[in-house]
Amino acid sequence: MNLNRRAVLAAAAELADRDGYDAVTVSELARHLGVQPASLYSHVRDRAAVLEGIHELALGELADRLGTEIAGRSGREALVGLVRAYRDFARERPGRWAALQTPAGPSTVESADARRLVALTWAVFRGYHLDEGELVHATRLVGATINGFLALERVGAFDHRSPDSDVSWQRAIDVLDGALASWPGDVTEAAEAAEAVTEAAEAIAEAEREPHA
Amino acid sequence: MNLNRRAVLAAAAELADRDGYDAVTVSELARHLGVQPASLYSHVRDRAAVLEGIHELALGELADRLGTEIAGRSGREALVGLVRAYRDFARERPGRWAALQTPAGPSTVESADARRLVALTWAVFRGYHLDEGELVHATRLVGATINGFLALERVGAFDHRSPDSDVSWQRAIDVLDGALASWPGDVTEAAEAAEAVTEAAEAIAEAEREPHA
DNA sequence: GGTTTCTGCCTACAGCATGTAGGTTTGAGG
DNA sequence: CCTCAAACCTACATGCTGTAGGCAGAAACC
Repeated sequence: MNLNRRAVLAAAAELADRDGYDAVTVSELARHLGVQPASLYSHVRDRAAVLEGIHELALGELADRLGTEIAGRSGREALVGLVRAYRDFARERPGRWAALQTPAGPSTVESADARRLVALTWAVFRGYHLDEGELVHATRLVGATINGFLALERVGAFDHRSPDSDVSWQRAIDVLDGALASWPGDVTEAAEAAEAVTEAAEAIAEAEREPHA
Repeated sequence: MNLNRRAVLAAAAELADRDGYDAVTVSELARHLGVQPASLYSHVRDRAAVLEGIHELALGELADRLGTEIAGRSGREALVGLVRAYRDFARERPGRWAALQTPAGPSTVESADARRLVALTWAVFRGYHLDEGELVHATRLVGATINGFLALERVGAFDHRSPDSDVSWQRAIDVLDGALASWPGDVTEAAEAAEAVTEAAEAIAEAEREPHA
């Protein structure tokens, strides 16, 4: 059989996606791999280590997807890509996604994949030219909304009322994009408002010039 | 001892808040109540029923809090109240909150408490005079953001970067309030935009009248 | 008042999961 | 050929879930 840590964690992730996160037990995993439960303890410390391994694996895969989705994009396009990366991942890999919802251990937090994911996320928001100090709030808001939406979809909170949640996602993206473009307490907000007023003034001046037909 | 279903579920909820949701086992519960594990099975069908019972209990308590927080309030005030109700509940009763994050059984979905919670939530959003068809998207967005924020706080996603999450909450409320006040695709949006332009035009006309000093 | 029934908790046990201790096979290297 | 280490094994201690059936006290009925 010649297992190793990587193979065990890959099997665990598959199991999580197929049968649910809670179905990831040492026994079930051993059955899947065709070995005795006790044999797995030479490759992983304990069950918690298996779950943390799935978390780390998922983090890297999510970062990969995010990277390809936002490559060459900025502003709203990038935001749409970011949302899609998360949503698709959560739907296609429910077990891995569930693993990401659990608190991460210190080693996971400091992993290269975690850093990569954070860097990619921040790249999306830099495209909106927010104040540096406001960036963190913006990322938290968007992250919270995405996570919350997926969580509520998962528990079926949206199943009992039409229309289906795709439309709501669209609205959510519109709102977030709008909020990022004119962020409260941001210097660019005042500038853009001023610009809007200028444009309006020009339009009005134009209209004044040609008397109403 | 003379236990009953209600007392068992109350003890289970306390246990969940104190020792964590996963610590709610039949054995631990029995220890707490000073009886043998098997004795509890005359009051609750199985462990899953205990967890679902916590869910129902929490739903009612959350509805109570929400009711008092939004009583006599509307618009932004009501939104702030709603957010506070959820956030305080999640912090003070982490085990009950965790129970609410699990899929609800059919009986819970149709319970009076569930209906009450939905009705109270909708009351908050009616204060923003959205299109009837857009109300559902607005509630979903706000619900998602609150849930997501609390989830990310719980797993410690905000712990590794300053400033602390209170400021981010404030920003999130600002954004949501703003979004609700000028909802995309809403009839009132066009009206308000038009009004803004009119005001701007007046201000500019005023400025033109007095030559630059 | 005595007997029956019901209630509420009990003991005993089967089944399955985690994790430890220590044994057996197999192949590489001196 | 002998040693050693890797990888998997069996056996077992412990703990949890859920079922079966027993027992004692209170309530209800005759």
